[in-house]
Amino acid sequence: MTLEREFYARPVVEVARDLVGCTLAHGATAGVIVETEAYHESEPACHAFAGRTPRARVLFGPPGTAYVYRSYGIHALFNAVCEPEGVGAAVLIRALEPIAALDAMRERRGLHEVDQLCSGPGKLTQALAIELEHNDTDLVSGPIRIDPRPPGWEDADVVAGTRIGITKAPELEWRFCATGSRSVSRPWPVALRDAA
DNA sequence: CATGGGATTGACT
DNA sequence: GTCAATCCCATGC
Repeated sequence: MTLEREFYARPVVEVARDLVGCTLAHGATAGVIVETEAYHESEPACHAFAGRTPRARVLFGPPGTAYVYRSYGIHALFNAVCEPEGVGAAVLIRALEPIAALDAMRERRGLHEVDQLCSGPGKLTQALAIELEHNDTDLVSGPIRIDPRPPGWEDADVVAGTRIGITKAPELEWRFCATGSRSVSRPWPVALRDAA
């Protein structure tokens, strides 16, 4: 049932859009992916832009691998490596809608409100206990798993917008969100605000 | 080896 | 709206 390696070995922008509505799970905790962003070696916001540095090495490896790095010295951010091996690219998972083991998420986050458990890239790694040690683990056979859209999410609509929190290449519309989800991190894309 | 910045979050004015 | 926390790593000397 888990997504296979071929799913990730495609253009990273396509994978980012297709991952919305799929589920991300680690241990007992799981959620539906409602927000993603694509990063590719050809544009300067991507860590692979500088080439095969020690940090970016994983991005050039086999598709379907986890890339986890520390942001602002505090948060672990989770990505899925994409494109064929040799091309540096990954999809950042920015938000989930929690569906399993919510009490474990609440304990790790120190919060009760469901909409705040995984509504940001640093929040969801804390809620799912994803840390730097999971960098370079396999998404096809490893501890972190991504599965296809579950019942009720087959027809979810996806809207595109510009990426968040970056200073380079801010004009690319490589951010994808599920319409109608309350777990998307702010600010919402223009298309989502109009729909609401 | 020293330095500077960042794909964020939470607390505060 | 502003701002600090905190650490890995890319870069430059």
